[in-house]
Amino acid sequence: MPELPEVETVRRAVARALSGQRLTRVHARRHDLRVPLPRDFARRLEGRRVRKVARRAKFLLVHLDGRDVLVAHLGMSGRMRLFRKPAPRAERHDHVEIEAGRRVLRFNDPRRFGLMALVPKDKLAGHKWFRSLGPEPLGADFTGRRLAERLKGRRTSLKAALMDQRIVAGLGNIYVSEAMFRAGLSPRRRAGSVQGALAGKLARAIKSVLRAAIAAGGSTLRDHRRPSGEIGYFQHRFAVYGREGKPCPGCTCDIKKTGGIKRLVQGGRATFYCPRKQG
DNA sequence: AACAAGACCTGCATGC
DNA sequence: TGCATGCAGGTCTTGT
Repeated sequence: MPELPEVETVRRAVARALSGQRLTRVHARRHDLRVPLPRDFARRLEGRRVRKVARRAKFLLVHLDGRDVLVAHLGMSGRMRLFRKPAPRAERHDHVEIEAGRRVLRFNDPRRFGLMALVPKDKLAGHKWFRSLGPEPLGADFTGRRLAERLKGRRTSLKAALMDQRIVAGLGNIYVSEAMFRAGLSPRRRAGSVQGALAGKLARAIKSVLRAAIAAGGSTLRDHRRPSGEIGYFQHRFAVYGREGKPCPGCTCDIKKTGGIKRLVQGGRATFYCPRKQG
C-alpha cells in the first residue's frame, strides 16, 4: 500500500505523538513477520526514549537513545495506529504494540509484507535495506541532472526504472504513473532516453505529485489510514491511476473516440497513462 | 551488471 | 449463498 507520501503522513503523526517519550511497554503478539522479530525485541526497546522519527524511502526510522534504531516498513498492507490509553481491544493482525506514556502505537499488517526490526545505529547506513537506495526525491539534491545520471544507460522501461528504489527512493505503482503523466512521458519509453530537459521535467513532476499527496494526507485505496484513523484524500486527485477508460484532467477530446486513459501491464504491474499526453 | 519473473501472505471484489 | 478466481499499493531472490 504505502508509498512515500503515506509513510511520510504516518511519520508526522508518530513523531508528534512519541518524540521525547519513553517507551514504557512493548509487546510483540507474533514474531513471524516478513523478517522475524528477535526474541529480545521488547526488552531492547523498553525504557528507551524516542529522539526523533525519520523516514528514508518507505522506511520509518524511530531513533532512540541507546544502541538501536527501530526500523519499520509497512509493506503492502501495514498500518500504524495511535491511541490514547485506555486503548481499545487489539484487533486481528495487530502484531506489535508499543506504549509510551499515555500513548499506544499499534502495528497492524494483514499480509505481513511489512517488517519491524532493530538495527544498531552504526550499522544503519551500511545495512542492506539502505545502502543501495537512490536519492530522496524531495531532497534538495534531487535534480534533473541527478535523475538523468541515474537513468543513463538503462534499457528497461521508464515505468520499471522509476519503480526501482535504487534509482529514486520511495516511489511505488501509484505515484510512478501519476508522475509520468505530469511529465508527459510514456511509461514504455526507454528509461535511458530521458535526459537533459526531460529529466528536469520528470524530477519536478515527481516532487510536485509527492508534495501534493503529502498535503492531502496520502491516498486511501484499501489499506492506508493515518495513525489517527483518518483517511487520506489524494485518491480523489489521481489523474490516471485506476482511471482506465475515463478522461484525463483537462482533456477536451471525445472520450468515445479516444477511449480515454489506458491500462497496460508492465512487469506484472498495472500502469495507467494517457496515450495522447504521454507520447 | 541489468533485467524479468516468481515468491512471499491475506483479504476482497468479481463472476458463476 | 457459496465457491473459485484473480488482483492488490512492495521487496527479495533467483535465473537468464
